[in-house]
Amino acid sequence: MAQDRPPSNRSTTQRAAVLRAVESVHTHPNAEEVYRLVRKNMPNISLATVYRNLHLLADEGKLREVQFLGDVLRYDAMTDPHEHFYCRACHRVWDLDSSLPETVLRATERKTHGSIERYALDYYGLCSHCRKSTTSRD
Amino acid sequence: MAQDRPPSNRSTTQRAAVLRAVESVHTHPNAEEVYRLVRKNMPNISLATVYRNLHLLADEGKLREVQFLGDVLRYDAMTDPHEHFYCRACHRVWDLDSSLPETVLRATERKTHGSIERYALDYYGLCSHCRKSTTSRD
DNA sequence: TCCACTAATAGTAATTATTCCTATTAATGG
DNA sequence: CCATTAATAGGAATAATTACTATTAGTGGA
Ligand SMILES: [Mn+2]
Ligand SMILES: [Mn+2]
Ligand SMILES: [Zn+2]
Ligand SMILES: [Zn+2]
Repeated sequence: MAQDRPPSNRSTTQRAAVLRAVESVHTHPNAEEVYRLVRKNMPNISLATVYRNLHLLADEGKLREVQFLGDVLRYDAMTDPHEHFYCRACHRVWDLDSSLPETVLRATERKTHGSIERYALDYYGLCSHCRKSTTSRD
Repeated sequence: MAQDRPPSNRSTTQRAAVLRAVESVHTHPNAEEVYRLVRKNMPNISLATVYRNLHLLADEGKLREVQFLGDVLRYDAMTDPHEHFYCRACHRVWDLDSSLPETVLRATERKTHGSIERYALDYYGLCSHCRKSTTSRD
């Protein structure tokens, strides 16, 4: 039974532009924001193409998907393991160095009913800017 | 300037039923699943009421919102800090004891641009059941 | 116990985010 | 340069959530 090999991904200008857009910012943009960025240079790329390529690039490991409570999927060009702080007021994201000790990861691997392929450690709160300008609530 | 106090939440049978539904399962149900559960005893509760009360109960700290990559909001009656393993194939969730050392949390608190109110540590992979029954890919 | 007030609900419409569909375009290997 | 077919543009469809509004039902006082 001949394995039908997966079609090799063609390299399109759209795909390259989507990747470059995410790499060009440190804001962890969502699909809509990537769409806006790419359209500056490629005014009639379609939104569906942006979505398709974001997923594809994430599958290939060139981008990382991140998502915070109640927010939509966002994309991160920093694929090395690291953690995030998410401000619940302005929805901005800060990168944090990896702080989860290897020992913790190993211990969880033992306890868990499955194999751990990845993890997300997300911190939530108010950023210093929003702490000044608001009276605590959202 | 007189503070107009927030209206005190009335206790409705719907709200109690929503809370009980989430407490009755360990599956971390989403709104639709809670809706199905509640309708067994309260056949014409509306979906909007379920959504509204889930949010409200989360605000009150009686429920905790959780969300995994690419999935919708789910609810957890276990409000004490703990962590999760999420199977990317069957989308089931396992509770894990808290494994993030206090020292790590403190260190992050110093590094971070804001104050940490909560965090989520989510592990992703294939559960043992799905590892047996599938040929690796989703 | 009754009532007035108004928060909460049921039912439905609207919105948002994402995926699906399909005719057309363009990357690629020969 | 072609033939093949993956990928795209544009728009329709779907899924999840929120908004709207007439009606219902908690609640605190009389
Ligand atoms: Mn990041
Ligand atoms: Mn849990
Ligand atoms: Zn902020
Ligand atoms: Zn599984």
